[in-house]
Amino acid sequence: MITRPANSVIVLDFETTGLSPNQGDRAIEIGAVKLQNGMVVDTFQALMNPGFKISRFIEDYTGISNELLIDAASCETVMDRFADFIQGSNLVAHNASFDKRFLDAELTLINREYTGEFACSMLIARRLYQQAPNHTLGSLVDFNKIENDGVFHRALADSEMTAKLWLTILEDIHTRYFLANPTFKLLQQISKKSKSNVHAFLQNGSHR
DNA sequence: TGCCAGGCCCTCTTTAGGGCCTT
Repeated sequence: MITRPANSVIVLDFETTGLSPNQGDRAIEIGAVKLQNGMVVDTFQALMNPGFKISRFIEDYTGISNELLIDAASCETVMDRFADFIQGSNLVAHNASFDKRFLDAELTLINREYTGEFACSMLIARRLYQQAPNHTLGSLVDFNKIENDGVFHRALADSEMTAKLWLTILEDIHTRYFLANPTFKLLQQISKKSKSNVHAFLQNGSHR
């Protein structure tokens, strides 16, 4: 267990009907964990009914069936609750540009906003774990020998895995570069460095 | 019937192309 203080963030993951809200895709499940001082202090999980039948591909990919969604609350109802949950927190997701698009689209539909900033565990992992076979969430969990129950492509399970990956990233930064409490801003900066100079950036110390 | 996105990032680059990620 990691006991060293870590950034307080909410790690989130959407399951959706497809890849693009601009093409009419909607969220069907949101999962999130709130991390404080390296510990999970709260979770959020809810299925949501997008108002139309989801494809067989998405049923197979996520294990979420149309039958399961019939009795689920609407996207509007769930996302209103989720907007309350994330207020005041910075946000993390694996391939955050994807989840941010859906978060922005769903919240726009209900005239809600959020104040936090996003960081992307995938962009950071591409720089820190350059020797990993690839940078999918599942591969990074395997690569870092992160404990898991084998459930993937469900929102809460994926957000929990991403949260463990996030804590592993914080731990590795501490171990490699003696940075005990890397700030959220520093993690955002890492994701914008080139692969070749991220090591020098973290060794430099000017960001301490 | 067949196809559909978007951002990041590398390189055989920058007047571009294509792979990686997410569902």
